[in-house]
Amino acid sequence: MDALMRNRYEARARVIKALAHPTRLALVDALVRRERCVCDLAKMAGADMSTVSKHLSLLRSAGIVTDRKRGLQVFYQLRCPCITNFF
Amino acid sequence: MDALMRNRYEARARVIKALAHPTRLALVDALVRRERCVCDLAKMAGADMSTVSKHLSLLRSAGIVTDRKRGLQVFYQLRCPCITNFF
DNA sequence: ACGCTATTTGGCCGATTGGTAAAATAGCCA
DNA sequence: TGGCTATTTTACCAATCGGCCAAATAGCGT
Repeated sequence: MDALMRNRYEARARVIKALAHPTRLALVDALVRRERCVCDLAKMAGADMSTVSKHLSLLRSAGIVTDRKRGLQVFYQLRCPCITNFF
Repeated sequence: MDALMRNRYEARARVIKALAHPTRLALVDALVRRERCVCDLAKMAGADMSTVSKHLSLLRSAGIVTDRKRGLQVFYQLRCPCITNFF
């Protein structure tokens, strides 16, 4: 396995790893139809808001979601809804 | 999110997590065409055989590969080659 | 039995992860 | 400005992960 292939596998693994958590899968599912704010997602996932916030920023740094602030709230959105074809 | 959904997300996450490593992605790729023994996979992946063996047993317990012993060697095989549609 | 090869297992260790609580940050409104 | 809400960040901790080495296990041939 050469360096090029290793880089490709590492890049893929980064994205897959970002999805490899039940809460994050639930978040992605919740975002399929429309964008949602953190506090709604936290209620939906039944988890602490700071925990959900961390999961979301992890999904963002993996390029899976984007966020946009409106007033007090931050809305997250799937960058590419085709992510669901993944399953 | 009810208990049923949580179980579904956890089950999915277990499989995804098993794939969330560059070496394991390389192993799955190497198994697409045909079964291979551990020592070939180790050479191919450029990793220690004991490390590769652990990765393979992790893939096995996630239900992604099966193994069958023939003589001194253990051959691993994709349980469902459709796993590649995943990417 | 012995020696050799292939594989798995166990121990160790440094790095990462996931969760919680508290503090910090930011925006709105009075 | 101060108070309230939404969100992120920080610190801390327990648990898991990944890699390496050595030891254990298993099968084959002599």
